[in-house]
Amino acid sequence: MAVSKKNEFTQEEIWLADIAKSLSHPARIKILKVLNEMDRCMVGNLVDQLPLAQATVSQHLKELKNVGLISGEIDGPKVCYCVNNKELTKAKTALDKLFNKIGCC
Amino acid sequence: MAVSKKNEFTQEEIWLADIAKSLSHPARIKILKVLNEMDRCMVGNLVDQLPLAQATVSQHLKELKNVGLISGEIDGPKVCYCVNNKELTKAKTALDKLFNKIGCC
DNA sequence: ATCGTTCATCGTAAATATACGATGGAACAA
DNA sequence: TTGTTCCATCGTATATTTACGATGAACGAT
Repeated sequence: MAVSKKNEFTQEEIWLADIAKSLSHPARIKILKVLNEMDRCMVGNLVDQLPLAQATVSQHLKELKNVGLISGEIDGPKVCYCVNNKELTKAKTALDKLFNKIGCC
Repeated sequence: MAVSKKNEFTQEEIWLADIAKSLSHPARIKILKVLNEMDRCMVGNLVDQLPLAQATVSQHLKELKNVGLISGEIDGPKVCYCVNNKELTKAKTALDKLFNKIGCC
């Protein structure tokens, strides 16, 4: 790729792209859905619901955590993940704004 | 990656992920903005507004066209791109639905 | 103290994405 | 025809993503 040009854009554009990137794999879409449908949200439960190995699921969780869409709490030997509503709302609002700005033609 | 597992998810999840992927680079976010701010939307205009080479801009345009968010019309030796409102609305609605479904904790 | 469970991280392989120069086709002008 | 402009595509280099097995740390139970 030679050198990435990503930081030659605005912070808002970069942030929106990062949020979109975190949603750009069906496994991560599904993880968000499952996290919300289940009472408990341990990694093992997610692994059961996904056609992926445990290591891969952990990797996807890390990406969602990095952009702040989910957070995880240590609970004994387990880790309980859940959706981070505050960041989710922020993302939704920003995407809405983008779509509204763009919409026309 | 060994073999991709993407098609072991639902069509809806795959489609949403593809839409998100098309928004996952700041250049493509900016392209959508510029397409809407300008009257004319030739590739040359976009290249002027972006810190990227013409070949790279064409590549980004192709990705947005592939998911249907924009369309291009040949206009003499030029090509005029514009946002595809119908698909944009469809994407916005689906993302809203996803965010509303997920939101809780 | 030892064992089993849970999960993050490391190492690695393969697939994709990003970026650009170069090339060539299509359309218009001279 | 010849030349010019506009843009898509090819070829290529490098970076990043995706996927997994293996390992080990942390904890609870025995």
